[in-house]
Amino acid sequence: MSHAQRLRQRIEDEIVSGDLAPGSRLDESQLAARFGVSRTPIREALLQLAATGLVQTKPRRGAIVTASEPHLLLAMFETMAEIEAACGRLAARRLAAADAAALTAALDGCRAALATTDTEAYYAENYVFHAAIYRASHNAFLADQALSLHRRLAPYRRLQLRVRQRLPQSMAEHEGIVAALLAGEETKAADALRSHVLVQGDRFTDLIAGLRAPSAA
Amino acid sequence: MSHAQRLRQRIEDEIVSGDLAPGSRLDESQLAARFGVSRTPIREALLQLAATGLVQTKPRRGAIVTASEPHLLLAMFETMAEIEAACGRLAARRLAAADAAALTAALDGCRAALATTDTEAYYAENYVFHAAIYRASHNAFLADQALSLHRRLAPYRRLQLRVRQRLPQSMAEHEGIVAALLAGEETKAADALRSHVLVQGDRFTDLIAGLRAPSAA
DNA sequence: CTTTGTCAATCTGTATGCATATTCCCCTGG
DNA sequence: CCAGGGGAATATGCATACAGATTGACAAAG
Repeated sequence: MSHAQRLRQRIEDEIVSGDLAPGSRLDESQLAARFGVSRTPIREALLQLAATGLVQTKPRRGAIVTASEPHLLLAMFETMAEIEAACGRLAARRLAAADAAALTAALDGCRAALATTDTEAYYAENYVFHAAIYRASHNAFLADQALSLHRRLAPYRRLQLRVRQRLPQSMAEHEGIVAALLAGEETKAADALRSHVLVQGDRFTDLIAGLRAPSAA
Repeated sequence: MSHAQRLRQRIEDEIVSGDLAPGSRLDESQLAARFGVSRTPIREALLQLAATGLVQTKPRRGAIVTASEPHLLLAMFETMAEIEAACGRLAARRLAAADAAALTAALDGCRAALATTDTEAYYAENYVFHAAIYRASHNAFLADQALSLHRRLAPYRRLQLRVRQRLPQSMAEHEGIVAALLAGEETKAADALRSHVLVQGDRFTDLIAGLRAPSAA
């Protein structure tokens, strides 16, 4: 793999993990010095990230980590909900034995993480769970789109850690989703997934709005 | 706007319009000479196109216009169907007067184009019609995703020109979709849009498969 | 004291140069 | 006549150089 691709992954990871917060300036020379390469591969990495929406570039004014407005964030979560619902619909129709096994395993992982009350661990397992659903759709393109959007929303997921009592509810919803998938109930699975993601979106946008308003005042 | 951005649009247009066929090699030096710039902005344009999936790059082996396998093409159309269904669901719920006007106007445009039996004109109006639905979802992000995927599938839409008797059927489906949207029937609108796009996907993949098999033999 | 204009420093965008990997062709051997 | 290997040509990927734009500060005027 080329330097540019490696750098793209590393920078993307730093954004997704929250090391680079939304709104951060991404100075090309600075990044080049930090990674020990010239500006060229850095530029190429940033351009690719810009194409996926993770960073924004203004002409002659460099790149920043995309800081989405609350209303756009809500739109992104709504889109995520619809895409996940679509994955659920297709997964319920096409579920293979291997998919069922992966889903129940992921569910067990969530349950175990919930028991430890380790929030970070739960979100790691949550990622595995949702990725399993994407894969179970047996539509590689849709699964890619879902994963990509999931990653793009990741910087804001960290904020959810502050919401109380969301985890047990999330777990219960997961159980319902898996039950519908295993039963092959397309509509039920789709609806359950849609509302599962939508409620997250609502909480997030509430949080964001609440965080922004005071700082603006 | 920078050279790279202009070039990205121009190259994208040439791909979408079919001037650059799927599978075509995109030689950096050649493109640089053709557009009268150095290789750098060409590279940046190609990288951005690669990030959106319109072109594919292999390390040290340059870029080609993405030539999707039939099964991936089917997956893309299936995804398009689900995304359009989601747009329809939201549009039916949120339809404003301006949206309704835009939809009926687009419908009239399709009808007029159909009457002239000008296939290209119909597809232009078809684009306007679908874009109106995307916008009516009142979700800017989802609408962007839909438009982006629509463009990505455009190179293959041209092939549909060969399918007979698709236009009148498409028109009838459009009428049904608008009726459901105006009536605010979410599920009906979503289902109508999903099958409207899915049948296109089926036809396309049939075509592709039919075109590929003889050439491979 | 505030505001505006100018200048300097800095950073982006593009061009060019160079090293290396790949590919294609030709030559040699069987 | 065909297959395999080696070398040259070519194209990519990265580094460096340069021009133009933006930003920030500082000074001067109101």
